[in-house]
Amino acid sequence: MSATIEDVARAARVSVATVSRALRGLPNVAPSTRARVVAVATELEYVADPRASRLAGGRRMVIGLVVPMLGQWYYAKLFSGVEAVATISGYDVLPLSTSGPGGVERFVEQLPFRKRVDGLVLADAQFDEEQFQVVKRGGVPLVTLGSHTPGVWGLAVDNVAAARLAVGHLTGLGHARIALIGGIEDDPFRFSVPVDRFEGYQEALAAAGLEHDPDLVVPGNFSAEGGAEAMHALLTLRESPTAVFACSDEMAIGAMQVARDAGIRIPEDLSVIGIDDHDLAAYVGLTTIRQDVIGQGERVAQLLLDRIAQTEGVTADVHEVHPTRLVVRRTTAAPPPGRRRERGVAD
Amino acid sequence: MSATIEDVARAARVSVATVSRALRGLPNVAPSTRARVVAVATELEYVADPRASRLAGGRRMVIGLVVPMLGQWYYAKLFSGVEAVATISGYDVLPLSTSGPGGVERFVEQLPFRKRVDGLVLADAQFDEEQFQVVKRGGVPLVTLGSHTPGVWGLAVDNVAAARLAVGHLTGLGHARIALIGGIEDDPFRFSVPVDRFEGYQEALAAAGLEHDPDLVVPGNFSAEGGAEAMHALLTLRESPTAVFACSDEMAIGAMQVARDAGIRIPEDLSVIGIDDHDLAAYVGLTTIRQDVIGQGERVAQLLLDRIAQTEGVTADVHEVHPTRLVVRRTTAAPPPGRRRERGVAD
DNA sequence: GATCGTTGTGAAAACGCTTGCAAACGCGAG
DNA sequence: CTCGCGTTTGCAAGCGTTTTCACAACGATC
Repeated sequence: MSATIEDVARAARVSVATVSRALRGLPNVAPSTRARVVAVATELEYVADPRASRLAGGRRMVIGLVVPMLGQWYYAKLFSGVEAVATISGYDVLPLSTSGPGGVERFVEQLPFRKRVDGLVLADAQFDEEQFQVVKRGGVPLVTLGSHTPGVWGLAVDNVAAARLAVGHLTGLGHARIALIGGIEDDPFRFSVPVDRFEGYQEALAAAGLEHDPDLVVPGNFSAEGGAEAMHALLTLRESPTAVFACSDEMAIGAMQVARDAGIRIPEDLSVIGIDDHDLAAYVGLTTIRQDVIGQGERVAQLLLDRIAQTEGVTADVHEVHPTRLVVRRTTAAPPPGRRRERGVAD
Repeated sequence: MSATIEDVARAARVSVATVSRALRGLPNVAPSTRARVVAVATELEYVADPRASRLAGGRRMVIGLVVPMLGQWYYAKLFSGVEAVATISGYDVLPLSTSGPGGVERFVEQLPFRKRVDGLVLADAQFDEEQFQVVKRGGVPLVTLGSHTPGVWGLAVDNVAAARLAVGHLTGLGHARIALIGGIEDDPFRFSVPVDRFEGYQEALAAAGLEHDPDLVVPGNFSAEGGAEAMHALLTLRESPTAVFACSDEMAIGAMQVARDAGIRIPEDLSVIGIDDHDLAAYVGLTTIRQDVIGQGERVAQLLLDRIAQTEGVTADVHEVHPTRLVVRRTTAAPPPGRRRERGVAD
């Protein structure tokens, strides 16, 4: 088949050890020797077999990216960010989905990353406390994205603040009946993102002196379809909302479609705001809270690589909070005249 | 660290060879022995180290997926389809992007998949004839997606037919000035998809007895942003189009936004049709030509695995054509009264 | 009762690289 | 001319599996 290190050694009249050192830029190789080896290697189109070099070298040069589901916008972007940084350092990225057959339970039972990765990025904590401990005992460095666990490095946006920003924008416009389209109905506490955003929603409501009406909070499953269903539910309410805060742009877009089909004008009759700044958000005019997903992927990958490089120096935890920012477009406006908020309680 | 095969062998009082055979379900292992080995392995939480087993076994158990750019909707979906099938068979998927630093040239020069993969999925042929030959000489089985090369297995949708379907839908509605938003302006013949769709566009025009106006054909770069720019260009035309066929939904959505901003009503003043059936297409009411991207990913992966399994049996080429289908939603309608096509030439 | 297949098992040789260790080499100092 | 020291190089021992081959044990066959 293709050339092995021995072929190169023979052709360059040196030992395989020297070839290995020369090609990897290690010190203590005479410049002339190195030049000759490199020339021969190029000639023979030699590249080291990663299976062998990783075995011998003791590292795996793979990091795992644990996500609920590949192929969704957010995770696809994340992957590409992680991949970009990992590749530069010679690492491969192994996507590990927890939504496949067996789901999270199977993942925790099998720990499919064992003997395969040097570290793990855990995106959007999908594990409960106990499961997390099991994963942690898997023995590889962990970095979390979107949640914070003491003793584990991590990175997240401040979802409470992001939601506050979104809902604050709406209350600032004068809205009083603001719906929330959130996560999965009976999620057993795992996925902190919708929880945090719900909290920010409540805080912003309170800050504006508004009551929180449980009827206005509906699950949307973080998909356009779920957003559409959620909007349907909201439209059956006796007193429908004048504004909707969706916890993702995809849900927002799903919701908008249902509203428009029902003859509701956006933003005249109904304001809609999302979170993410999806690639298409600008092109549907969606007001949203922007977060830099690719940037998060790059950063979290770098964090993990740093963490891996630390051979047990007891250092302080790293936990970064990345910024979000309001991007006003064309789906939010003041509520219709008849339904403005009577200012008073809050002021 | 964690248990090796030798630990298991010792604990089960057999040789490592027997452990290997027992755990992989090979024949010629006494049932009692196998049971004991399995029990011990479970107890010790042993799993084989893929680096070692792949080295010794002679396979790599990795397939490469060569795409222009990870993170775009189409390729993200494709990846998830490929990954799903590959995983089942124990293969990892190595994404190889040709849009990174150096682009296609660097890819062809370095052949970064050497010694790393057992086979390659080439999505949307990004190579010219010469480059393709270089890649082919890389020595691994190839399967193409979206293009067809004699002697190479492949899979594609009939892009000519898909475009004909789209444009035929528009001519059927009575449109005569139909614009095409296509690929990259000066793409050196590599990416056949826009070429084929352009051909289908022309065919459908001809079939309706319509002239082809070169001014109506603009590049859109397969992004929403490109679609927006394209629409801008179209709006400067003396006689603007009554319909737009965009070669991807993302471009269609970008174009629609620009049109609406210009006060053009869709579909009353302008019809828009895309291709893909993007996750969000339904929710922006976009009429489109649907293709099953995940399904294509699954199928092309299977094709590659089959191809890899064939140890040189000279078999016929496999080249599948996957179907597309028109999905009419709310962005296409008859052209405005004043601008209907004078029927005559075609009938 | 000797012969021949079967099965089940272990020893050891790959697989292609990295790395610790020691030997060889060169060169200026004494 | 010899010694000492730093640099360059090769040898060989891994890394953790798979796989080939030989061999023992055991019935079944003539």
